[in-house]
Amino acid sequence: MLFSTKAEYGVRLMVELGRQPGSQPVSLGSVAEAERLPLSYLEHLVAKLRKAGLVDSTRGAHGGYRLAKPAEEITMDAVVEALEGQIAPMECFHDTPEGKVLCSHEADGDHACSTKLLWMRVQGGVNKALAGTTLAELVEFSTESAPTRAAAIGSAA
Amino acid sequence: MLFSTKAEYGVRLMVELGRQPGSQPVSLGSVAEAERLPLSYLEHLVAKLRKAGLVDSTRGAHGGYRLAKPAEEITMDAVVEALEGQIAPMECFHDTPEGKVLCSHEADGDHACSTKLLWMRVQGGVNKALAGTTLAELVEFSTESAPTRAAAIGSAA
DNA sequence: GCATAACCGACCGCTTCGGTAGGATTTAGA
DNA sequence: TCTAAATCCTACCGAAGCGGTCGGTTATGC
Repeated sequence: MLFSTKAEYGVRLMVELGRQPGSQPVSLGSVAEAERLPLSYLEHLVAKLRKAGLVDSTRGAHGGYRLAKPAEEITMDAVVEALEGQIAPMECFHDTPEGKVLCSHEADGDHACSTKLLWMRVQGGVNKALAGTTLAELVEFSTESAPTRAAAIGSAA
Repeated sequence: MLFSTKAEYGVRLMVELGRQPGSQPVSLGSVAEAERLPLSYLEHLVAKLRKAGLVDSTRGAHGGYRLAKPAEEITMDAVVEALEGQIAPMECFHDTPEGKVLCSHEADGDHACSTKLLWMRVQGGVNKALAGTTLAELVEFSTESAPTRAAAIGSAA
């Protein structure tokens, strides 16, 4: 599997928050019940989302979580990266702060890294899919009717 | 990381085989030495490639491995899948023999799976990158000069 | 028959995954 | 002011996979 259930659960959590109409916070317990996921495990995941600035929290009674930004402005690359850590196809890949991509094999060798072309393409494909999908799309997708749903899938592939 | 070093090592092994000019087999030991990878670990990986029909082996002295098909006909989706197992973004995804994609959450729920749209797009992106890259491209890429290399990366993203 | 090399299966230390447990802290409302 | 509700935090646990090693068996060329 490319991603673990951390991404799955976390995205479902975000969608659930995105479904709420008002701006009043929704408790993690109700999210856990709605999605039938273990509450104590969700606590770990939502902590990562909060540290990444994707959700806001209010403590105490009647507290809970809400989206830190409108759903249209939240893209899935930020969500998945917050949950799974840096997304790279291979361990030798790491982004520099300037947005470049480095392959650690290239430093110590004279000839080119034979796999770099492949992993660059994979990373490009994944990035395009994640960055091109907003939370608002998923919220809408999960509530609309089945026939219209089929058409949506290809639109950012 | 999306993939483990099994894919990395396995692809390097395939590239190394693709580099050989003639059709005489090359021993795993020489591949291990050239790529500086542990021989006994490579044995496990090449076994998967052999079972997938990607390489042929000849036993005994002066034996070794060679590509089962010309490098132009070997695409990376087959190689990576042989090494890593079925490639799906999430555990609830599994391909049917007919080529369809199933999400196991859809069977037991009335409303749609809120993450399916996202994972479909991711899988599409990864598949396109893997299936659109041939072993021959990687062999060529790893031997050609640095300036021409930069242009190649985007061509199948 | 000997060196070479593919084959095979068991094992091992380590990390991550998915999840649980127990408590500390904050806050709204009675 | 007390209490219930909720976030927050740390530690722990079994299972599985990863990366790798080892010892042995089989097949083959010289």
